[in-house]
Amino acid sequence: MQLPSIRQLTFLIALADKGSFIAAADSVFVTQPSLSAGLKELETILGAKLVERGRKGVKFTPAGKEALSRARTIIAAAIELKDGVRAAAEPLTGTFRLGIIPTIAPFLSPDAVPALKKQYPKLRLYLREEQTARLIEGLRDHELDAAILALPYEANGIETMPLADDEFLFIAPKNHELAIKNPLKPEDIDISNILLLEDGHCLRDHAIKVCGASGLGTEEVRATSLFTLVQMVAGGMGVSLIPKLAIDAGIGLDGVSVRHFSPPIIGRQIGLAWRKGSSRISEAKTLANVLCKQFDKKLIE
Amino acid sequence: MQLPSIRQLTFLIALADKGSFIAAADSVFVTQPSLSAGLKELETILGAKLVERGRKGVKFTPAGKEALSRARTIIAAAIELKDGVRAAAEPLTGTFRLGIIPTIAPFLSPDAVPALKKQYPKLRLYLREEQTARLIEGLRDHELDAAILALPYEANGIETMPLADDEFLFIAPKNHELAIKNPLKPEDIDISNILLLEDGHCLRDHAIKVCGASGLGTEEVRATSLFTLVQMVAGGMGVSLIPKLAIDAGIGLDGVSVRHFSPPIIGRQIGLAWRKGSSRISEAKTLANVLCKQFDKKLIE
DNA sequence: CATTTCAATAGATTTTATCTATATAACTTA
DNA sequence: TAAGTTATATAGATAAAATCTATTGAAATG
Repeated sequence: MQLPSIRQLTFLIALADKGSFIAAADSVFVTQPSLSAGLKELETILGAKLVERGRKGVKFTPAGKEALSRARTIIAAAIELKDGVRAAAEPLTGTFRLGIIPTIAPFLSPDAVPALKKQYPKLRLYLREEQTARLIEGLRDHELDAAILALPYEANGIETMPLADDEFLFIAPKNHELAIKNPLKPEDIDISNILLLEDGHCLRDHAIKVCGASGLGTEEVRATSLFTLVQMVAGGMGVSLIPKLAIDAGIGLDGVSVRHFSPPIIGRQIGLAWRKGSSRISEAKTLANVLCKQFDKKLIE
Repeated sequence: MQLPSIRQLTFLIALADKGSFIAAADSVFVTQPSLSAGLKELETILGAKLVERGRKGVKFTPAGKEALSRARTIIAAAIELKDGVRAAAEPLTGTFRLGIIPTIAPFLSPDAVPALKKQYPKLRLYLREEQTARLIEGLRDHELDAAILALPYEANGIETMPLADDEFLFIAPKNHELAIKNPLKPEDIDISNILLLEDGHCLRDHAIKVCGASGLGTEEVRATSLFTLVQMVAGGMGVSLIPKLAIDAGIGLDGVSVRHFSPPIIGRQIGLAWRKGSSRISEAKTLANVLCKQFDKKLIE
């Protein structure tokens, strides 16, 4: 069976993007008759008229729109194939762009990045610290090769795998009543007294979920990072949750009491995310393995 | 940027499938030197060695495996493009293969098929009545273009959309104690007395879920269809659930009492499923719309 | 109604793909 | 170990295709 060629599909896409044969021909560096012939051939192969050649721009038929949409995914796949082969041929060389959420990045990178550099000397690791939504955007726009964030995260075209579990601990000002209560349950926390990160941090959402979703309307102060959050707690402004990862990484805990909650353990799952079909999936997973060990060093003391 | 050609990718796939240059060349109807040259060109374009030419068969490098896997999806997509264009050019002509689960098929087809035939005279609708698992297989193997089944159904590479809701009604022998109880709740049903379809029917699983999952070990009799199920109930062997769809379609109800459960309404959602990337998605959705109206005629009396 | 604009066509030319024939390399076997 | 066998690579010729230039045709514009 005669299949359309990659070249013909690029012609079709160029035509759709430019709106005219001449402009499209220019954009793919051929003459107009070449492009005309290529598209005619494509229509013959597919057995259907794809574009109506009107005087004011071309108009795609339903068949043409169908072909166009599928052509775009095929061309994208062909590009990914090429990139994927390069990545498979010499894995973990060149630039790898990794996004990390702000409640993990400061506590992970100092240890993990040198470890990676050591293991993969040719790797140029570029890190971007942003909130989950931005990271997903970055993956979609091919600006990131992978991202580290909190699971579960469901999104179209994004795939994930778990890396490690991160327990939430309770922090309060020294001498706070809950600093000695036993057993300590998330429900014990006075909701009006809890300090949270500003909007957009997934850790904020986790904390809200853990402490009961409702009735949390009136907080006026929100921290911009876990560092300031701890300082605010130390300053007596309230209590909060903090991931064990941050503590193990040595976040300053002067002036606060830190306590585990009574079982069951509450926490978040840290995971790796990548764009489906990405050319660097296997590299991402290799990196994930190294990072995973890095986590374990911290999380299992 | 120079992309690999469709032809080169078919060469690579043929080589993987046949294991030698000569056999692969045969299978794509070119001579061995042509295939050799094509693959060499592909390796140049991708900038990596894809296969090790050993004496006993060829061996794919990691880069080659990466390329191969992606090449297969690209070729599959190219075929789907071609089919999709044909379908878009003259929708709902030719053969359309639709699978339907057994607890829907008998009650839907008599009305729906003539309606579809009338609306799309050129359509040759081929129907296959099988349980959900088989239908999904059929979709995956390209033996079916779409399927009607009960949602939710999650499966890799399968997409769905809802068509209609189908209420479950209670049936019991005439004069059964539950035939007059008010209000009537699913929990009221004596679990040891309930009749179910044989294994594999999703309706069986739905019924089990509705009446409480546990403690349902000892049923000895299982019906092979809703028709026999009703007859067994009429024969005093027990009680059961039956979808409203079947009743509206005129399943014989002599000798049984039929009752709605007290709110909330329990039931199943009927939906359409298709293979992701299928060339006939839009046709399937068009069909679904017609079928949906067909459902509505029945379900909203 | 001439002019402009854009796509289609014709014919020449270049490039690419494929073929036949042969060389080369790695293993087998006598 | 030398001849035979099998599999891929290479060379050169040939066929097929893609592309180019030049031109035509058709629709819109002033």
